[in-house]
Amino acid sequence: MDIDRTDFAILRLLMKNAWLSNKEIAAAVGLAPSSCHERIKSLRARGILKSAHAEVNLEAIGFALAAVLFVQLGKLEDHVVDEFLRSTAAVPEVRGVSLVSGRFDLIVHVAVRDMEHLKEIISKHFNRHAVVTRVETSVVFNHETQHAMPLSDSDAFA
Amino acid sequence: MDIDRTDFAILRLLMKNAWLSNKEIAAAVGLAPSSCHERIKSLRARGILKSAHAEVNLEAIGFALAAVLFVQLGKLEDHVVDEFLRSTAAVPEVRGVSLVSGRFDLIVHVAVRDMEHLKEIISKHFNRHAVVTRVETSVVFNHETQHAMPLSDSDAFA
DNA sequence: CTGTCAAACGAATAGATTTCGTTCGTATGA
DNA sequence: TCATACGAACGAAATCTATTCGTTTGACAG
Repeated sequence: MDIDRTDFAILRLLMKNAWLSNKEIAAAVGLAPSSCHERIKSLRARGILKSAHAEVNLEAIGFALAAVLFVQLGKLEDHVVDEFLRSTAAVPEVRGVSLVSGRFDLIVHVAVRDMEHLKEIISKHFNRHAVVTRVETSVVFNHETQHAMPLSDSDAFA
Repeated sequence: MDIDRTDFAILRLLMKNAWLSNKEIAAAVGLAPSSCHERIKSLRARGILKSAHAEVNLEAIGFALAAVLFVQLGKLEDHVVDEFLRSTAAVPEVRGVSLVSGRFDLIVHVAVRDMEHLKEIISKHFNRHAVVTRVETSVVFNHETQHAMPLSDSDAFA
């Protein structure tokens, strides 16, 4: 399950742009298309390269407001917490959920149309569950996701 | 800049799996490949469909620990804050940064190898900048990202 | 030196994308 | 009501790509 610098270069390219053709990737990493294809197949088979997802401009389709919810949960049984986690991740407006240690238990990122919509999500989903003891809400002014490998080029590799 | 239910279906499919072929998408939404191709080109041209990114299993390549940093900033000038934002997003281990209202100013998700690595990131990047007044750290036990449209199927559309 | 193994190569085939001329259906205005 | 204009979908042709597979290369161990 080790990765050499060629694999790494392929992953870096695909994280930046999953719509690159095999031919383009091959040229960029200095391999024949067939060899590059084998590499990518192997990365997928080994579970290193998992999937690809299109990024949609949510603001352009009416989801103009983003928020982060800091949720505290009561000391309930595991399966109750797990169930709430699953149901939270299934809320369409929820973009991501993290179960964390510390002051809060859940960090939830949401995309909504407006304040009214935000209020509705919080009251209908979070404040309605017994497991939730408190929700703090922050408006997101600016968000940036990094679609790159968590290693700089200069870091040694294989 | 409006979206009908066919566009919506295309976006939903591509968010779930950006590696679907045009032919497959066409079949799924009930269009000829050429028509579907026109739709996708239009969505890209209108800025609704932005890009696609491969998802890499970071745990499989040694980044076994995820954390969220809650950062408070001092009341400094805008350009200082902006500069810090940009430099934070450029840290390889940083997966996402949100500038938010409320108790904290920055919510930063990071992927690191281990606790040692986490400590290094915090002390080398965050605690070294004058603009940072405080950092609280939470370990991420579990994270789920939703790669779906923020609307349920039942919601009315065009 | 020699045998083995994994990776890369290149050519051939199968399959997909992309373009374009045409058709269909609808909405608009005479 | 009829004619026209417009946008969307279609189907076929051409181009380009993915994918497979037999062969070659290079590294390493015996």
